[in-house]
Amino acid sequence: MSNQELVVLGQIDDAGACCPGLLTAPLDESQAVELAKVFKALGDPVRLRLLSMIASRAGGEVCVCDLTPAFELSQPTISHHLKLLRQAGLIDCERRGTWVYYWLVPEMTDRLAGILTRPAGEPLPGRTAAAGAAS
Amino acid sequence: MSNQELVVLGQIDDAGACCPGLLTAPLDESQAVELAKVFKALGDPVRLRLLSMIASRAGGEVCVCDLTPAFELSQPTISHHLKLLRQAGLIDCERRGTWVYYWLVPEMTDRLAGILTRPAGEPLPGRTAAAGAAS
DNA sequence: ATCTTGCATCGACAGACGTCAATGCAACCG
DNA sequence: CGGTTGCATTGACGTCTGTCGATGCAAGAT
Repeated sequence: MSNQELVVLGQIDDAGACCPGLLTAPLDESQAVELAKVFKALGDPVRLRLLSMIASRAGGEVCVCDLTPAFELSQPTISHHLKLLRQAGLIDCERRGTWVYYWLVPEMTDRLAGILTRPAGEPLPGRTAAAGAAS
Repeated sequence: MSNQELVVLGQIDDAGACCPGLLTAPLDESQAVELAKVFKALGDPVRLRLLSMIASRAGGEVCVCDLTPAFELSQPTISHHLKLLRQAGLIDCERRGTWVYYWLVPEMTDRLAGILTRPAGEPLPGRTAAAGAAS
């Protein structure tokens, strides 16, 4: 139950400060396809709230039974969203007795943050707002 | 043409190191809805490649006429994806003569990176992989 | 003015997505 | 053993999304 996430963005464990960058070089198609799966998983309000509830939990783990009642959605729907987050590699889970616990996979959010971070010091000459009324 | 992005995540200009965090506190519903719009815009391979082509361009600007031939898609489809990226506040554009130029809005990617970054030093007690086989 | 080029918008359509009720399955309880 | 609880899976349904061809519109060229 814990080891069938998609293999996304290369192996998760191959670095920490790496990553093509998205903002520094044109993504090739296969990279874009893999990255899009993760961002798509984040592209739903329910999944974002689930992720933030899991990630911000003191102790690092949340039981599904604590997540479901926080939404006005059916239990299968919550289960479905959790599955998508897990397939994206953003969370993982484990059954303990009657209950199933979910936790964040911080390597994945770290990687996303890195991908969205432009190299410090780079001028990035494009107007940073305030321009645009030049015509 | 340059000022109709969605107002997302509060105003773009209200800080830089701020942001609720997503990983530190449970997102409320309205925050989640707004954030999801941006991640949804990133949840497509074509849009990711467009964004990276725009962001990594020396000079900071790209003409649509340079973007369209890079894909095996019709011109209206590329135009549609650019519109979604713009509505998400990730890029902006301006017409100059015959051509339309797009550029990155770095404030938005910065903000996303911040939202996905967990506060340094936080233990984040959840297993960071390597656990999970404890049962 | 007319033609041509660059890009956006429109209308249509197949496939993907979010949701639910029903069902299945695993684990504890009696 | 049968009953109950917690969660996942299935199948169905309406909506949203990605794509296209056709069309519209703005701006330069002739």
